This record gives sequence, C-alpha cells and structure tokens, in this order.
Amino acid sequence: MLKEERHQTILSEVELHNRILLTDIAETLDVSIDTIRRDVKELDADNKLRKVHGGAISLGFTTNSTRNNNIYKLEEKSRIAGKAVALLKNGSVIFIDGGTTCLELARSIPLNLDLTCFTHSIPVAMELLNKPNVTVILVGGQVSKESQIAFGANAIHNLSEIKVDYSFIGTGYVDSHYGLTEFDWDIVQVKKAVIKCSKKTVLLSISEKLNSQHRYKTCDINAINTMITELDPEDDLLNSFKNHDIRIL
Amino acid sequence: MLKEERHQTILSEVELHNRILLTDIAETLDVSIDTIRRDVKELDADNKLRKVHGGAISLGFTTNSTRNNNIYKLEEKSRIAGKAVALLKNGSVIFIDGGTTCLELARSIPLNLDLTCFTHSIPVAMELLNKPNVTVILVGGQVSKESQIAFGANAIHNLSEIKVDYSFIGTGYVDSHYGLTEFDWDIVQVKKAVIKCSKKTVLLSISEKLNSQHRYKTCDINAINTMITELDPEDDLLNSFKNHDIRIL
DNA sequence: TTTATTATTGCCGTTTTTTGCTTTATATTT
DNA sequence: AAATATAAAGCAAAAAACGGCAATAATAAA
Repeated sequence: MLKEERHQTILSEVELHNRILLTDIAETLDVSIDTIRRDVKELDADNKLRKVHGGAISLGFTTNSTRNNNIYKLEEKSRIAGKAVALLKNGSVIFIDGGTTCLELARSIPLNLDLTCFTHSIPVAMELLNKPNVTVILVGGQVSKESQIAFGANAIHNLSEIKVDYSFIGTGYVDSHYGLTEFDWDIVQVKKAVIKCSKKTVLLSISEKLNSQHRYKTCDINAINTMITELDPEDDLLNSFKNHDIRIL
Repeated sequence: MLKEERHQTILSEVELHNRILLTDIAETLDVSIDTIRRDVKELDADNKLRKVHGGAISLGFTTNSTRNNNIYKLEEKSRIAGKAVALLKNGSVIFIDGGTTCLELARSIPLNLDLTCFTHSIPVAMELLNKPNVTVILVGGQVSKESQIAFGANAIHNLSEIKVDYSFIGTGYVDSHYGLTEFDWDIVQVKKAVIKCSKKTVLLSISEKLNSQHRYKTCDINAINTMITELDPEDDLLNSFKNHDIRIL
C-alpha cells in the first residue's frame, strides 16, 4: 500500500468522523502503528489535520462553540452552504461575501479542493486560512465594525480590478419584485462592485428573508444567476422567483 | 476517547449551560473525576473557561476568548504592548504588523482612544474591531497561511499609497549588527514597504530574539526609531543597541 | 544491467503522557 | 465545630510517543 493512499484514507476518515484513533487506522490499513504515527505527523505538518495524543482530529472540528452555537438558523445556513459547495470545481476563482451564511460556506469548503478565493470579510478570511489548498486574497479597505467587511472607495477600486468565476453573496433583504436591498448604503456600494466583478453571481439566503425589502437597492433580481435557499427548489415559497431568469437550488 | 474530544465536549457543555459540575461531566463521559478535574484545569490555564469549586463556568462574552490564548511568552509580550500603547495619542494614524506581539498591542489599546489603524494582519484586524473608537483599515493582498498577513505585490502597492505616524512591527530575528532579518523572503518585502510608509517605526521584540539573525534582511537597525522589549531600558542585554540612534523603551 | 543511494517500514528499548487510585489538605455546608 | 464535598499531590500501571536501528523497497547513477 502506497503512502499516498494511506494519507488519503486517513484524511477522509478524519473528515468523516472528525476524529480518529491511531490504533484503529493501523488495524484497518494493516500497517504498524509507527507508520500511521509518522503519516499523521506529516499530515499535521502539512496542516491537513491536527495530531493529538492517541489520534488526530479534523481542522474543521475546532468546535469554536461560541460562534457555532450563536449563529441564527445554523441548520438552514449549512444546508445552503452544502448546495453552494457543489458548484465549486478545482481551480475555480471565487469571491465570498461576508455574513454568517457565507461564513458557513467558507467553513464547508472541502480540504482537498483547490481554489483561489477573494474575500473582503475578516471572519471568512480567518476561516479560509484553515484550508490548505485555498489561496486566500484579501480585498482591503476600511472595515465596518458591525459587518466585519472592508468597504469604501478603496475596496470598490480593488474589486474593479478583478474578475472571478463565481461570487457568493448574502443580502439583508430580497424580494422577487424589488430585488436585493440593504439597510446600509455603504454596504450596497461594495455589493454592487462585487456583482460587477463576477461572471456569475450566486445569492445565498435563508427563506426567512424572501419577500422582504429595505431602503437601498443592491441590484435587480435578474442580476442574480443562481439563488440558493435551504428549501427544496420546488417549494411554493419560491414560486414568485420562477418567472425570472434565475437558477434556483 | 481522546483527550481533545473531552475538551471539546466540556467546552460546548460549558457554553451551552454556562456552568457545569465536574461530577456530571465525569459521569457523562465515563471517566474518573480526576481526569475531568485535570482537563478543566488545563482549559482554565488556556483561558477557555473559568474553573470554580466543584465545576466550571463560561467566560461569557465579556472576556476576549476570541482564540489562541496559548501565546508563547505572553507575559513579556503584554509588557511590551503596555509600553507601546503609551506612545499613542488621540488622533494618531498607525500601522500594526502581524505576529503575536503586535496582536497583544492591538488587544491593549484602551477603549477610549481615538485612532486610525492600518493593518495587513487578519487577527489584528479582528481584534481591532472590538475597539469602538478605532477606525480599522485593512491592507489587502494574498494572505500567508502561516503568518496570517497579506503580502505580495498588491499589499506592497497599497502600502506605497499611505503614510502613517507610527508603525509597530515585529520581526523574526534582530541583531544590533545585522539588523532585522527574517526566514521568509515575501515577508521581508512587505515589512520593507511598511517601514517606508511610516514616519516613525517602532520595533516590538521579546529579548529572547535579540542577537539572532537569519537569511533575508528587512532593514538596518538604524531604520528603527524606537525599540521596545520587555526588559528595563538599562538592562545590559541592550548595550549593543545603545550606540545606535535608537530610543529604547 | 548492476550498483549505489535514498526512502520507507517495522521493531525495540526508553521516555513521556495519561489516567485512576490513594492519601492528605482545603473548602463548603449544616 | 463537625460533617461532607472538593482539591491537590504523589504513585503506579498502561498507553503512546520518540529515537535509533536494521531490513527491505524504490529510485537514481554507473
């Protein structure tokens, strides 16, 4: 059995169960515990997992419980993230917006996926640093205290100089007639710039936000190529979006 | 069951219920109370929770339990941060570098201080967002996985367009003769740009790093205006720096 | 092809870590 | 103050990690 094969097996086991015991793996793969120990040590050095006494744990399993438990409607958001991840291919160049739903997407990116990922969100950037195969590029600018994303002239200018395959964005409010709207004018400006710099725009939104609107408009609903909610695409709640040219997942 | 798993379980229980009893946890996880006691003791030492008689309580949201509290030589670094903060005045425009010492500085900024603060470090930016009177401006660019700072052409270009009153920088190695040096070439390039964009440069370094050197050079020791270590400025270890034109704090 | 070199793997003895138990000390409650 | 619960310190057994070593496999060089 090749070393590389073992590494793959170990990684997928870790991803699947969040943790493994060295003794278990050694028995499963029928090699000595020393070999497994060395394998895991290497994988740790490569930041693919975290080695602990007696075994290893997944990097994602850093149950930063404070955040995980405080996210509103986490269940729905991670469903959305799951669907979004399916759009990604090796080599994709993407942009990820701020907000808890997009953060969940960042968290869900598989460890073996090769990506170049732009973001103006500090928490998203933080999360992406845990992904060994993701190149992270930060869009700079003044940082908003509430939303923890860079905004303002500088951020918008930086965005004007890039073009990404997909951008994954969140929104404060969305309505099939009024489009995407926000409470904050500055945020609207950056979102516009994000949409402009992407070949395809994917909106991530929990169904609770559907049919709501606010003061400032980001874009028409037609500017969105794909919309992802936690609902089944055939759900009646999505009917009003179906006569637009949007893919619904 | 791995120790790490127990730690995670204990933490999430504490976050969930705000307080736990050691006996309860011991029974739940089916290990001896001594083991749990030791676990909780470690978690307390890492500032993940607070150990109390008979159990443990959550730190709550007040304390900055944001992350990684197992910083090497934290004591020294927060002494350094204390001295650095004394240089700041209302209205100052500063740059803060990455690294744990600079992070400690960011953490130590008093809540009532009005500042405009540039940084290319994600953890530093994260920390500064907690300061209501600090305007945070992120310097973008590709992000290094190990050092969690933006580097590369884009970051350097962005730095070339600003001028700050003070920059607070860390370094891998420092020597009175060879100046500031680093292990990583890319990092050196950004640091050069940082120094160039600041009226005054302040070096923060624990004394352990004095008289060490590495491959790539950031700058001569003369490029530094102020050097802060955890030592008394009169300490003999600093002698070799005294015949340079540096203020030592 | 044969030979030299390097990498990988299992084994073994030693050291470190972990854990439960016991004893003694300290805290809390009645 | 007495009774009870909890903490701390030390100890020993077991598990795991580490480092060196030698056999073998894989790779490069002659």
